[in-house]
Amino acid sequence: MSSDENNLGTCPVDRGLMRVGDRWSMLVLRDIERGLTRYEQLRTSLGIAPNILSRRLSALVETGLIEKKRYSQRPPRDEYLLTDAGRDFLPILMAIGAWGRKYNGAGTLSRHLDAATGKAVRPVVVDANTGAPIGSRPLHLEIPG
Amino acid sequence: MSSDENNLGTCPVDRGLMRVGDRWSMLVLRDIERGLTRYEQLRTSLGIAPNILSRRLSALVETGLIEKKRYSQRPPRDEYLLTDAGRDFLPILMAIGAWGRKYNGAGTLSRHLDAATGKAVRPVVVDANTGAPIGSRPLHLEIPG
DNA sequence: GGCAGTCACTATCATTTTGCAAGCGACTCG
DNA sequence: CGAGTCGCTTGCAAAATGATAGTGACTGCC
Repeated sequence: MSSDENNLGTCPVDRGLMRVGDRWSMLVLRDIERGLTRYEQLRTSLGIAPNILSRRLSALVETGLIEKKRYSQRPPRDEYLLTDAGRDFLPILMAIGAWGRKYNGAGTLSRHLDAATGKAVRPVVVDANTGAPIGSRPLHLEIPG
Repeated sequence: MSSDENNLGTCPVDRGLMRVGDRWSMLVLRDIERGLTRYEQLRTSLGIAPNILSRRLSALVETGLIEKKRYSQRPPRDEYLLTDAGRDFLPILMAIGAWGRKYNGAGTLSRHLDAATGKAVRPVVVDANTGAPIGSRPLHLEIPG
């Protein structure tokens, strides 16, 4: 693990990846956002083994990205919903999607359209201070002493 | 795997994660951006086992995110540099970092400062069309038929 | 020239994680 | 009652990961 108390422990990227740093977790979040909130829906959509899905879901619940909510008593049925933390992660998935489209996007892919304008969303990471895309201005890394 | 020919194959997120969908790959990219471009630097910084690092590096080279470049003949020394694809992924790491800081950011963490203004960068994912943060406007998912 | 030391790995093996397949309990519907 | 669905769990095989040791190419220093 890199979660020692060295300089890596001070890296926010590391902190983020501690909670969602695997493929399945991210794909689960993506699918929940799509409206696939139930176990069986997720399993068939992802093509994931049931034990793995169970484990991922409990891990995501435990780390507070999703929550399990009973929406029917009889029959007992639960659905998995995004928490604030989970919802906040979605833009990152969009950014990953934009990157995947650019560099691994052969064929037709699904995309998000702005509901108002109907235009395809083009996710870009910018600095909220300047509005400039990350990478367009020189940065400096500050490491706490 | 979820890379079947169903609707998931059309998902750009999936496409992106196929190439960098694991913790170590992302941390390697982060470290290379920090200037840790040599094998030994990466190994000690990450605290990763050498065989694992080798495999990750070759995988990243193979998928075109980094390239191995000889910078000294005698002694023979290589460094790993980001390709365009790799550099394009960095903003996503910044966004993950911002998320990690927000939801798992106890203690003091490293951060990026804008070299010109000196202010801490605040990465946000926006729609390049509208400039609005993703999540602030209703979207609609379009899946190719 | 010989020897310690660094760098960039590879090889071997234990441990952990992932994945497949089968099964199970609760319930509904006919 | 019997078949079917949903949401899992259990067992076991396969694959990935990780710890440790070792190796080859070279440098730099007596």
